[in-house]
Order: sequence, then structure tokens, then C-alpha cells
Amino acid sequence: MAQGEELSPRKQPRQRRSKATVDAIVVAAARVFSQHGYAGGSTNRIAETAGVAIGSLYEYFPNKAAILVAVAERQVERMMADIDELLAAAQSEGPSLERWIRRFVAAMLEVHERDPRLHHAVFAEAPHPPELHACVLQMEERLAHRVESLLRETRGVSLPDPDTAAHLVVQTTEALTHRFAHEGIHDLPRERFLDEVVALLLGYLGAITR
Amino acid sequence: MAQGEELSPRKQPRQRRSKATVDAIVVAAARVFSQHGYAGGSTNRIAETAGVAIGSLYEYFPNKAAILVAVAERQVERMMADIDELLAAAQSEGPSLERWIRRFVAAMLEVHERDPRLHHAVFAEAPHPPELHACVLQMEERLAHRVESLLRETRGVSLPDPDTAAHLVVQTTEALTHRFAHEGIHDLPRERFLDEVVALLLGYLGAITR
Amino acid sequence: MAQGEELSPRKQPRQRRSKATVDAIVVAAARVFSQHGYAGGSTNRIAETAGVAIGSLYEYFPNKAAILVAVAERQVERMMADIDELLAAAQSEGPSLERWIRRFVAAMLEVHERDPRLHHAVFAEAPHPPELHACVLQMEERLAHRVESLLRETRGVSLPDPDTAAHLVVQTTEALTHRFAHEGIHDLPRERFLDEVVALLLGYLGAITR
Amino acid sequence: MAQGEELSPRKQPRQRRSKATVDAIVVAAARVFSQHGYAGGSTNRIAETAGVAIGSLYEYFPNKAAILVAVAERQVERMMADIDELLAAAQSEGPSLERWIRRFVAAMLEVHERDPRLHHAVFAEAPHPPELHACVLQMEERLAHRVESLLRETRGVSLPDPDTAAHLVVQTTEALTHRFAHEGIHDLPRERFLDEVVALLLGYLGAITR
DNA sequence: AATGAATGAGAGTTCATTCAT
DNA sequence: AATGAATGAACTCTCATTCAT
Repeated sequence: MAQGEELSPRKQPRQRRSKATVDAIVVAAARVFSQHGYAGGSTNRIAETAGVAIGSLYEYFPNKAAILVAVAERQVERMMADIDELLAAAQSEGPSLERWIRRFVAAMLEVHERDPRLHHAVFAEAPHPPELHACVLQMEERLAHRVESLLRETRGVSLPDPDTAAHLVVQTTEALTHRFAHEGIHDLPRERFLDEVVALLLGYLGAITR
Repeated sequence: MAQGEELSPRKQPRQRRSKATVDAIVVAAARVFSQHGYAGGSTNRIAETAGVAIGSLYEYFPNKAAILVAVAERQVERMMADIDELLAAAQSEGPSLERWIRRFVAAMLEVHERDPRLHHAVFAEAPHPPELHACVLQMEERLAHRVESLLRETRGVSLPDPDTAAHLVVQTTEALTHRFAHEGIHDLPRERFLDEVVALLLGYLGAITR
Repeated sequence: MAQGEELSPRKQPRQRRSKATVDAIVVAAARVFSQHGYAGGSTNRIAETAGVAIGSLYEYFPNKAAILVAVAERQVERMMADIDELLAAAQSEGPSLERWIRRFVAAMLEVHERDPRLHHAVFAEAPHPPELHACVLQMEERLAHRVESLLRETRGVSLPDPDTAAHLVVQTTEALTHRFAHEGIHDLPRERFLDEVVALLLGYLGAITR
Repeated sequence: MAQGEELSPRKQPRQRRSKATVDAIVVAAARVFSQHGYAGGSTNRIAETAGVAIGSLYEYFPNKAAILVAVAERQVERMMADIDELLAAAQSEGPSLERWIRRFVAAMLEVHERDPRLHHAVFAEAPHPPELHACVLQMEERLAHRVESLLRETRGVSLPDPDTAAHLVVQTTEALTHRFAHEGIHDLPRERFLDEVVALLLGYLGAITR
């Protein structure tokens, strides 16, 4: 809970070998946090899983929180890449708000289905130092930007406050897909869930269209 | 993190004094978790805050997780009571879906505004033993029930799957109000936020109405 | 090297049992520091030597430095007690500066001979947090006071600045006896050493007497 | 604390570059020990300060203690050179015991004022392996020699045991000037301090003169 | 001759839990 | 019924040292 800790990585790995070490640590940390949670994932276990001495871990990361940040950043990067890819595919299918929204929700769901436990450990369980908080907010911002620009492009949709609408869309989708991926909603089948969320979002956007 | 732990309180406090002690512990735990988080809230600190010896604490609770469960249950009970009260007030104003939904969202927001840090510590940060998980699900169920019965009563609204709709309404409201209470959404004023969530839910319910 | 650490004992031992524990820890720490130095004396080893669990040690001392301070204080207390006792004996022999000075030097030497290694570990090797520094200065002050009051009482000795003279006497005696106790001076016999230091101090006091 | 460690530099640096590297390391170590103490001055930090890879450091020194010894030797060499220089200047002023003693004390004080923290780290805080101990004793011996030969030359001073007297003079001067340089004695001004120490030593030498 | 990535024993410290009183 | 001293496994992190490159 100390405040002024340094969370940025300790040294840039110059050689190829050390680059691999850092990667191994971050990957291992993701696995360990996913399995044991953040509190239960000890740095020794991370090092062991990475096949690396505990000293090496601390060569590159000043403390456990810094590892968390690195994992979160990697996580965010992967999520954004996946989302962007899925959205790009949607783009080519022509402009339909519904199709697009469905794609978006499906992408978010897929991303969450990849490793909901890790997502929980990193974004819900762990303490959020400013670096991590910024990282989370930034992801939301980036997602909201994509949604907003799409809403602007879509004919027939003209919102009084697209920024706010985009944020609500993102947050709602985030929360619902996370929950669904994590433990489902009753016995609702995946497809029905998607339908429902799409309906919810379309209803919202329709309702607030001038 | 052990599995087969006992989480139910150790002995029924029959005497009045014992009851008071248990209460003091649970209240203290809520305060401590709120201030320091679950991981950072040590049982010794809880006992101290409760003005009770650590040994006495373990007379009534077999372990830390059991305290967490008790706190969560109390939290849920209070939330439900608050919600019910607020909804009862709404009932008397006559049947209007919009008015009712607005009441519901406002109630959820108020509940979250009471102590977002505690809510986070208990429902997001802490590990969720089955008892706690059940407790959380049960609350959602109870909320969904209220929403569902209302939807059924409302004329002009006829849903193909009211159960699912109710759950989505509850989860969405939960997620959005929690987030808003915890750190806001940009600079969106509280009233505007409420309007927006109401629009979202109404849009959804209108859209899926046959 | 952290600055604002708390060094005062964590809790006053109320029960007899815990009083004994604290004592055992301090005694053990003295032994361990004497044998291994401050840096080489680990808290685990201290606990083990004290026949106490490491956790118990940290019940009463917030960190290693606090143990050091406790050891130093005990050390100072014992030194002062010994010195005072020896000086009291001298008092009864009648007033002779030489006899008195010899007593003083002998007392200091004896005190240092008790455990020179511990003295070194505590007062030379270990880092000196303000608490410890104050403790050391205070001892010097107390010694200087005794010397000064004696000098004032002695007829035929009239110093322009008794305070400074007393401090120099104390510091010189301290340094020389410590060194002698620690490793001797060539093959100088103990008696000859005492003669020499007494001559030195008497020479000084005679020289600066108006 | 291991016993049979090798402390002599690992290889004689024949080439000029190597010589420069060794020097850089020793200089850096002095800086680091002065700033952080011996325990707090890590070999990695020394290497970094010296602008040298940690591996290179261990090419020239078998372990940290060997670096300490090298620093101490350099320190001693510089101290002796300074003292000799200052004493040589005194020589030309003609033979006066008081003048000479004053010069000596002033020289010791200056030497200690140069870097009291380094002096403390090397000669008080750090563990003293035999090599270092010898180095320290040798310096004292050399200083005592100078003092002794001077005492022999001075007419009017005829001591029964000049060797012992010289050692006491050196040790006393060492201890008092070190202490004064390190933290002063009350508010005693530098000049008054010098007067006092000179009086002390002259008193001693006068008193024991046959 | 030089590098710096890697090592791992061991340091100080915490805290959920037990049990003698 | 209540106490609080005692426990010790487990934690995060350091740093002197090695060795493949």
C-alpha cells in the first residue's frame, strides 16, 4: 500500500536473452495470477513458473506491482488488437449499425472468454496503482473512441452526446460480457445472450437518437 | 485459499452480550475492509477496531473468510432493505415504467454511494468462497425478482423472456452505478447519468417488447 | 536506511510472561551482535537464540533497529550503573584527584573489558538512528557531569572551562580504554596502561589549571 | 565473515588501461562507502559509479572485502602523505615541541575533516579482516614512529618509554580529532578545540618527562 | 579484457491462527 | 466467555558473486 513506489521496469533488456527473460516473466505472471489470483500469486512462484531465478525477476521489475502493471499492459494490448481485428473484419461487410454492434459485443465476449480469471485478478482483485488505473482508463477511452467514430458515421443515428453514449456502450458491454464469460447468466445460451445485449444497445441508441 | 473450510459462524450467540460482540466484529470488519481493502485488513486490526481480543474474534468466526461472508451478508441485507424501501415509495406514486425505472436506478446508485470502497473490497477484491458467491447471486436474484414482477405488472410491456430481461437490467444497473459511484464517468453530472441509464433501460425494454 | 521508521517498542508487555520474552530477546540480541556483529546478526538468529518465535520478536519490536536501540540502552544503563558503583567506592576513600582519576579510568576499562565486541557492534558498526545517537550522547553527558562535579570539588584544581575539560577527559578515557580492551597496545601490561592514562589525564588537568 | 578468503587484488594490472580501471573502482568505492556506508554500498553500485561492468570489477577484486582493503590502503596512504607534508612544513619552522604538537594535531584534524563518513565506514563500520587490521595498525605504527623520533629529538623531553608515549599520543589525537570532525564537541570552536588537545598532549608529555 | 544477465541463499517482516491462562 | 502472548509458514526483496558470451 506504499505510495511513491516505482513501477516502471528497472532496465530495458538490451540483449536478446534478457528480452526473452522479461517475456517469460510476464507470461508466467499472467498464468500465476490467473490460477491463484493476485494476492495468492507469489513472486517466487512467478519466477519458478518462468523458469527463472527470483533475482532475475527483480532485475527487471522493482516489485510485484510493476509485474502487475506489465501484465495489465500486455493484456490491454492484446485485447485492443483483438478488438481492432474483429472490427476491421466487420468494416468490410458494409455499414449496418446492428451488424457492427453485434460484432463489437461478440469481440468483447471473445476477449473475455480467453481468460476471465486473469481479467478478474488484474482488473478487479489487485490494487490499482495510478499507472494501472491510467492503463485501464485508457483502454476504455480507446474503445469508446472507436464506438463513437462509428456512431458518427452511421446514417440515421444522430446523438446529442455521442461521447457519453459511447462510454455507456463500452462500459455496459464490458460489464455484461465479463460477467457472462465468468459464470454465465442462468442457462442463457451464448447466442441468446448476444442477441439480448445487442438489443439492449440498439434500443439505447435508438431511444436517444434525435 | 484452502477448500473445505468452514465459513459459518462458530456458535450461535444466544446471549445478548455475544450477539453484541459478533455485531461489533462485523461492523469493525466493514470499516477495516473499507479503509484498507480485504487483503490489507488484518484480523488483528479488526479485533482491535471492534474493541475485542483477537481470541474472542476466533471464538465466533473460524477464519477471516467467515468474517468476510458475514460482512457481505450484512451488506446485502442493508442494500436490499434500502432498495425495497425506495421502491415501496415509488409504488405509491402510481404505475409508470419510467418513473419506476428511475427510482430503481437512483436507489442502486445511492446504495453504491454509501460505501463504494467496502463494496469493492468485499465483492471485487476478496476471494469468493462458495458461501459468498451464493450470497451475491442471491441478491441479484432477489433484485431480478422485483424487477421482473414489476415488468409483468406494467401494462403495455410484454416481454418474451422477462426473467432474462430482468437479470440484464439488474446487472447493467449494478455495473453502471457502481462504476459511477466509484469514480464517475468523465464529468457527467449525476442527474445526466441517471437520465442516460434510464434511457438505456427503457430503450431496451421498449425494443424487446412484443 | 529509511528515515522515519518507528524505533520505540511496539507494546508494553503487561503480563509477566511477556516481560520475560522481551528480556530474553534483548539479552539474545546482545549475544548475537557480540558474536556476529550488527549486520551479521539476523533477527531470525536473535529469535532462535532467545528461544522465541520470530513472530514474537516482532510483537515487541517493530524492526531490527529498534532491537539495537534496546540493546544499546541496556548497555548504557549497565555501564552507568557500574561506573557509578565504582565511583561511589572511590568517594569513601577521601578526596584525592589522582586516586579518583585512577578509579574512573579503571572503571571505564572494566566496563569495556566486559564485552568489547558488543560495544563495537552497537556503537561503531551499526547505523545510528537519532534515538541511538541521543542515547550515546546522553551517556557521555552523564559521565562528563560526574567528572565535572568532581573536578569542581577537588581543591587545588581550578579550571577555566570545566565542562569542556570534562568532556575531553571522558572522550579520551573512552577511546583509550576501548582500544586497550579490544586489542591491547603492543604488550603494554594492564597496570602500566592505567598508569599511563592517569598520567595523561592528570597532566592535562594540571596543565590547564589556573 | 568467511575465514580463508583471498583479499589481495586478483591480478597485477600491468597495462595502463587496467591500472586505470582498478583506480576507478577504488575511487568509486570510496565515494560509495562514504555516501552509503559499507553495508549499504553494494558492489553493483560501485561498479556502476566506476563506469565499469560488475564482471570487470570481479576481474580485479576477488570480493567486496578486497575492495574495502584497497580503499583503506589508499586512505591510509593519503593520510600519511598529508600528515608528512604538514609535518615537513613544521620542521622548517624550528624546533618547538608545542609548535610541532599543534601542527600534528591540526594535520590529523584536517585529514579527518576531509571525509569523516568514509573514515567511519572503512575503519569503524566495516568488518576488519586481518589485512585491513594490519593496515590500520601499520598506519598507527608509522605515525607513532614519527612522533617518537620527534620526541627523542626535542631537547628537554626525556621519556622513560617513548614508544608507549608516542602510541598514546597518536591514539588520543586520532580519537579526539575524529570525533570532533564527525560531530563536534558541544559548540567548541575549532581553535579552542585545538588548544585543548595541544594542552592535553603537552601536559602528558610534561608530566612524564623525567 | 570486458560484459552484464543470471543466480539463489538469505535477509527483514507480516499475519492468520492457536492455546495456555 | 474472554484474553492476548505466542506461533511459524510464507511473503517480498537484496546483493555478493558467477559465467556464458
